[in-house]
Amino acid sequence: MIEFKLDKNSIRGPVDLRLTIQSGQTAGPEWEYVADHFVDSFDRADGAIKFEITQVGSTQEGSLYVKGFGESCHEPSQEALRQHIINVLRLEDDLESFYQYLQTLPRDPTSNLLAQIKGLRLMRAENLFECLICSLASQNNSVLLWNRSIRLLEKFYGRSVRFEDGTIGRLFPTPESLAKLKPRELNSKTSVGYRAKYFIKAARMVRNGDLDLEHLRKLDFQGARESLLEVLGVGPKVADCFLLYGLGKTEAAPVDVWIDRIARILYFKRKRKVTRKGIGDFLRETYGAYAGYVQLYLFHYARTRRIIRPSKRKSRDPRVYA
DNA sequence: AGCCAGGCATCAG
DNA sequence: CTGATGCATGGC
Repeated sequence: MIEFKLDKNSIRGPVDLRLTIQSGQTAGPEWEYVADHFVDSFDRADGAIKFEITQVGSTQEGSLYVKGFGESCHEPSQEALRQHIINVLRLEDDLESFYQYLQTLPRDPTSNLLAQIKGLRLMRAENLFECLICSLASQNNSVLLWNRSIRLLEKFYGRSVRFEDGTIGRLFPTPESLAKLKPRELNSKTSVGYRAKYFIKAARMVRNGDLDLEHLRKLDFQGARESLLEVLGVGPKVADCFLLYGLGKTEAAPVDVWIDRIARILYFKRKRKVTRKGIGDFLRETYGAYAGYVQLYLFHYARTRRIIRPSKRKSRDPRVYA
């Protein structure tokens, strides 16, 4: 077992670990919360690592306390774990300059609302295949349900790992292991519904080399996006999720039902002739490399407000109850 | 009971 | 090109 602390020297700006982990980002499933800390694990060429992470201190002056456990009785590399945490929580993103940027916007309807949310950070996947599957799983689904499905996916098809502390964990399945499945059995285990065939097809493309996720890093935003849109089940929103949470392209702004609703209210008041594509383009053109952060903050803002609720409701038959 | 969820493929016009 | 519809599942 190893332990260390990440302090001001490695965290640029505020951090709210709980807010970040529980914000429903599709980089991966939500980290498990046990006792007073979050738990996650990841795989490496030299073995899997499990870590427990706790926030110490306030959002403004927070640091992160980390414990790491290697596979069986091997101690993990502290440097590898440190880099993993910095990478997935994007601790090098300077959030203060994001908040300052918001204040410089001339009469932007969102800047004051969003700057009140502190310490919420974008996350970034290290396992691109996992991020793609999670993004596919999230479409027309709730955060609760797609997270549950991904945990079941790990339980039935992921490699089982025994860690130093004696606990057993499950890693995210490989493309090979999902490529073998048939939609029926995958759905019977994980309740992913009609998305089962999307998972399997994507897994086969990755296994066969028809879809090289690492290669997409080398392409520009539009190039990578166009390649992604050729995958069955990947539309504009799923592609943008992968570009943002997988490839870390922060100009991506996935437009889901929440962003659609909140953007109509805040930016396009009374203009009914706005499409989701229009909203995504607007966010990217307006906020540039900050579009991803604005989107994440808008998503959180909309979701945590009872006032922001579905507007278009199918008309129901009037009914008389005896 | 029905609407909804970090949408998309498909098809009609 | 735009708009409508079916889709699996389960929470609320």
